[in-house]
Amino acid sequence: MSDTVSDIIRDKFNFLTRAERKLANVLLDNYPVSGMTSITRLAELAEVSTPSVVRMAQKLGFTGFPDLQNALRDELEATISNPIAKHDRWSQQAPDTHILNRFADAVIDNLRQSLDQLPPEDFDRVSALLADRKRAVYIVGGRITHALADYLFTHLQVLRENITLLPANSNIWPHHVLNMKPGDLLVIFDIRRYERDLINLADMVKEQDVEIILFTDQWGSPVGKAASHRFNIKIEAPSAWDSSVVTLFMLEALTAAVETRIWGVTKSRMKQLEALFDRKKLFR
Amino acid sequence: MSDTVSDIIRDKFNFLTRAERKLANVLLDNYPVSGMTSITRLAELAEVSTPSVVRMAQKLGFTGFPDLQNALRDELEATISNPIAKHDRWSQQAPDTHILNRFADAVIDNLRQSLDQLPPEDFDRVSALLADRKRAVYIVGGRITHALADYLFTHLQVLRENITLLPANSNIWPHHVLNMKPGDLLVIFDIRRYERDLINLADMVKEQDVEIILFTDQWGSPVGKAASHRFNIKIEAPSAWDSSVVTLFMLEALTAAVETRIWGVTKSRMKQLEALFDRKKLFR
DNA sequence: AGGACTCTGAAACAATAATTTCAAAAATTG
DNA sequence: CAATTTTTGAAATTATTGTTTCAGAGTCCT
Repeated sequence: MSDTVSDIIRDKFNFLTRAERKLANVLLDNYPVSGMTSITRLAELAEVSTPSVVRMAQKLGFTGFPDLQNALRDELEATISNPIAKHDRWSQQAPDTHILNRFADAVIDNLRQSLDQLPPEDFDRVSALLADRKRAVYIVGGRITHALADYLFTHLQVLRENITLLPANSNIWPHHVLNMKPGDLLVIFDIRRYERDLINLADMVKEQDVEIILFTDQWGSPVGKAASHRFNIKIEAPSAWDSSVVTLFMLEALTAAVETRIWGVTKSRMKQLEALFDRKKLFR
Repeated sequence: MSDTVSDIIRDKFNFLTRAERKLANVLLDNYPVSGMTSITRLAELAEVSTPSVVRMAQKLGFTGFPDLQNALRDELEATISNPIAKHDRWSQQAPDTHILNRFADAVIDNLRQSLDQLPPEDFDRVSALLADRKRAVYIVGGRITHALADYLFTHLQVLRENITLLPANSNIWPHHVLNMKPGDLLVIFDIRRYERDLINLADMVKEQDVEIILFTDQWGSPVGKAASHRFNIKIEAPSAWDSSVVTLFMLEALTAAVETRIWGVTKSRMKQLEALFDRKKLFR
């Protein structure tokens, strides 16, 4: 028998144009109810014109919009009359024992618990510190978390000046410590299999009145003693490794918070950056 | 909110006329989908005239048939919609307008939609490819996604041999391309502000029969044309940047899947790695 | 940078849906 | 059983939806 409308959309998604993709997203978003309005309202919802809706319907193999809508209604009828609770699964096509669904469950649980444990004032205080442009910011990660440090660095660097990513090789760290001034910030990532080098570094900079912001797991790295701000993140996953998803979530949320605090600066920096990229393009 | 349409109908059933009762029965029969057609077809279905439908809608307290139909659609939406999407607050202590809660909503929505669009067979096929130790794996990212590439590299490298992370500098890429054999895998990260270098690279390796696995956003990088496997990930966030959280989720889930496929190999590699770390400790 | 191509939405048009009118059919009543 | 009231649907009318056309915007390619 034939595919569902959502199957068809996904199938042909890559052949759809920009306006059609907007539409596809709206249709799939609250599927299939979002397709049950008039063509006019659907077009408005997707911010495209009604002709685009018609064209898309035809591209998907229907004679017109009403035809597509009928197909949706028929599917809906079949779904509704079938009492299986489809929505307790993340990926509806996969069994709930599939790794995708198990992982999603774990991550959501991690997120919920991590947020529950985090007083928003702490979060706000850290975002305020990072937004204070008088303080230089240093970032350092461990073996696994280095990628996270890198990610934070790349983003903060656009937001404001004076951001430094310490290299993976701990031999060079003292050179950077030399530069740090009182009031500067050191963001440390240290997640289980805590690394001795990081503790040494933390102790060292603490003596220079550098404030430490620590990202660690629910058990807490020993660096915590030296840190003035700490994010304890739940990192459990159905895998031999820990999950960094929630940590990344925190980094992005933090970046967004800093961004709104110093939007004026950030905006002009982003513009400059765009200009520089454009010039680089011209060179080749 | 007040009563549902079906409540109202049952309430007033005794005051309905003969034609109206026919209608009521049709509406309640396949509730609420049967009410989602045009007034004409509904009238035909109930074997009454269209004016009867209008009169009934007004008798039930609606301004007309479209008004009733909207009410039905709203109910349907509330029933169908995913309970997880309705999570009111993530961080209980913060107001739901706090960036943490807004970000959490966005990320969950991204996750749900990305999973919805991903056929699990595709996922399984990719994990099987990555678990095939005869194939060398190359990984490359762009400006922002480099950290993700790095993260995947760090993890895969423990799982199996023959993993290479291409450097950020695209000048050196040809040297690596030289090494690639037919059947090898190239994992490409390319998220909006698609990078021309990556397209060139993709075209180049495609000619050598290297299979490309692409991680991109919901709009789809132009690399997609050359890719044999593609993950379209929704990346919207309440920020000037896109969110990489769901992409990282996919990487971790994929890593976990590969890990279970070749657990024998991975286990012994992890043991060896532990031993090496221990010896390194002894050196200092 | 310019030409060929594709994509898009405003506007005109066609089709259909929804409402109103009204006369006839059914039900109710004395 | 006729007079009255209520209910009903055919037909006319109005409102809205859905489709087509077409010119200009945008993109791609050399």
